[in-house]
Amino acid sequence: MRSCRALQATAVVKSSLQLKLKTSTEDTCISLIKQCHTLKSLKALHASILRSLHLHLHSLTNLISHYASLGSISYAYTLFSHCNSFSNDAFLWNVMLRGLVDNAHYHRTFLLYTRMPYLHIAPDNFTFPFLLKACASLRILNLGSQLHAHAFVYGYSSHVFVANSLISMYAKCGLFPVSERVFDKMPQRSIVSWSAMIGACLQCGFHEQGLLLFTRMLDQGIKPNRASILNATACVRRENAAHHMHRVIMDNVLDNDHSVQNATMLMFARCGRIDLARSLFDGFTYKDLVCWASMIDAYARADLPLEALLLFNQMRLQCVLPDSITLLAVIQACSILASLHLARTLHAVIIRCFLECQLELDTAVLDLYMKCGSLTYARKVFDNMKGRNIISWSTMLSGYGMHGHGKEALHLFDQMKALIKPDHVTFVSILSACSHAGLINEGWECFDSMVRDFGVTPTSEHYACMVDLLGRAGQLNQALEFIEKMPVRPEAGVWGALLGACRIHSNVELAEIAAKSLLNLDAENPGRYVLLSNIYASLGKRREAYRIRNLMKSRGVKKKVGWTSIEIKGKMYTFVAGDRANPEMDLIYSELGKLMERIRQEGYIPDVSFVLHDVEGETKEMMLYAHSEKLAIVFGLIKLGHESSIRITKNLRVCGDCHTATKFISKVTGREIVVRDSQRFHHFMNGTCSCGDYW
DNA sequence: TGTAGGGCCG
Repeated sequence: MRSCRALQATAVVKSSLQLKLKTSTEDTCISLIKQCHTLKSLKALHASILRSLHLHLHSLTNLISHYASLGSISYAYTLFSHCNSFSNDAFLWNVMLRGLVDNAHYHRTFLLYTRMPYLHIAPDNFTFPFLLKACASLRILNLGSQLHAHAFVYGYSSHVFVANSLISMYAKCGLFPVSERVFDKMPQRSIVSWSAMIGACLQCGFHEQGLLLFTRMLDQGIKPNRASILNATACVRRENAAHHMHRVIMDNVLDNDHSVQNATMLMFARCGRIDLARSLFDGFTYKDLVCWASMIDAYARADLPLEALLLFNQMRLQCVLPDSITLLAVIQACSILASLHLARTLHAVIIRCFLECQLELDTAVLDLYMKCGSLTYARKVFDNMKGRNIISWSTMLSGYGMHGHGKEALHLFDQMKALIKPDHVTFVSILSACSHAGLINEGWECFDSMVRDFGVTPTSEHYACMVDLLGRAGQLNQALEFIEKMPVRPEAGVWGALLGACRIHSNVELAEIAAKSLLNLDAENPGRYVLLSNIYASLGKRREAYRIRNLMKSRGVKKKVGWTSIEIKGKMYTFVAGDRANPEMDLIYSELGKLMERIRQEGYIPDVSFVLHDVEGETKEMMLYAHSEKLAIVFGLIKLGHESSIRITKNLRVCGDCHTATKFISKVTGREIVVRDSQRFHHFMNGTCSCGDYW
């Protein structure tokens, strides 16, 4: 209840306001409107204004604008409806259009615009930017082009405000060349034009071009503003460029700006300098939610889930409440760890929060459960979702695919097709589901139906899935022929699929053909070198294997450190090869030795070709035994009850020898062992794996 | 009355 003193204070304010308004000019009235930071205070002022003086149109327009900016679009619209007949000035309409756009009422924005000609109100250079922004938000290219034509008819298409908005609109709708053309033809450019064009490069993935444009802008003596710096910073992908950009930011004294600080931090993280990102983060005197969320997300993207979760806890300890976007980053981190316990806790937090972006969160949680190995929970989330978009359907499909449940994926795909038109991602999901489950004919049928039934043109990624499918069937030459006949240029994934097939079928000739393209197209990817070198090694071509390892070294490509994690009673344990960090390591190694002996008796033969180090046979075997996968499995066997299945997660593709050994372990221990690797899930049971030895 | 920091699927 409000106290008596508070009521008195409000009365004093009100009476002074009345006095001010009585003697006020329109300018002071507008300035008073601008001082209102809450809807309540604005309404109070509005009431006072109504009592005190006749409102001029200019003040009214400001009032409408302010109501809209405080989120009260209904108040704004009511006011607008009462006064739009007094004037045929576009100003009032522009303000209302802006209010609608800013509050995401895009369709109402277009409706309002269509009423303008009937009232003989001509749009002006301010009208089009708002409408184009609405088109950009909805990605409606047709409408955007129509508005472009309208702007041309009214003589505003080259106006700097309008052209700037056209650049952004076309880029958001994916038509980069048109953005470029608008920019090139502008008779005059402002800093906003440059910023919008750099933003367009960013939007369409032309990062280098965006940076070149930024440099060109600086060379022309144009002082960068905040937006151009933000866009250019987001274009940076290399460490050198990052340091250079950091200097530009400091030279322009923008390093105290929150958005710029945040963008700088993300830039270093993207360039592989998560350490620099963290030290910037630690140095920020004020950390807002965006800043916390960005750093958490950066850790997750850098494959450092524990750091991400630790930071999330610190954030909560400082009483910063997470929003949906922060939680999405935390979900990503959790899905790397594949901790089902953590997933359930996080899910509970999300359910309690009643956050925005429910659809996105539900989809992320669904993805999380499936990556934690629980298709059951994932399906439950999917079934309980209030609405489903194409992403949620595709996620569920890929979930079935990852677990090798091809038939279920196809069944779901049938249901989906009746409700929603599949897109290119859906087809990647369903094709890879067919491939993972070995459903060759069904895969071909899906591939054929893409263009025929849905008008989706296959991209290189779809061809990669088909190469994988052919490879699984052992049709390697057909796969090569298929690649050669592709109407689009085969990207790394296509050759990668062929190389993977060559590993399974020990075909060194085709492997070399695949590798030739691959080591150029995907030269930065350590996995490609490792795979080729392993193929050579498995065929006894040690010299060739070393050559590839050396090539990798000379190109400065670093092999990713492999780790395997296992969750025991809600706690995550992570192992790396030859690990000695766990305090129970002596026990683990002794149990490992016994287990290896048991499976050898069952017929397991260590495949030492996976060890390249120049060491003697017995030591080699020891090195194989100490692989992180095996250490984690043994730890699970020691710690978990006899009934429970062993679930482990490897950050890279599972090693061939470990795959064989795990089959034997599942046989001798009678345990179900579930391995999640970077590609898919392997369910081991009674000596066989759900992947059918193809991955 | 124009641009603008973090986010779901393969």
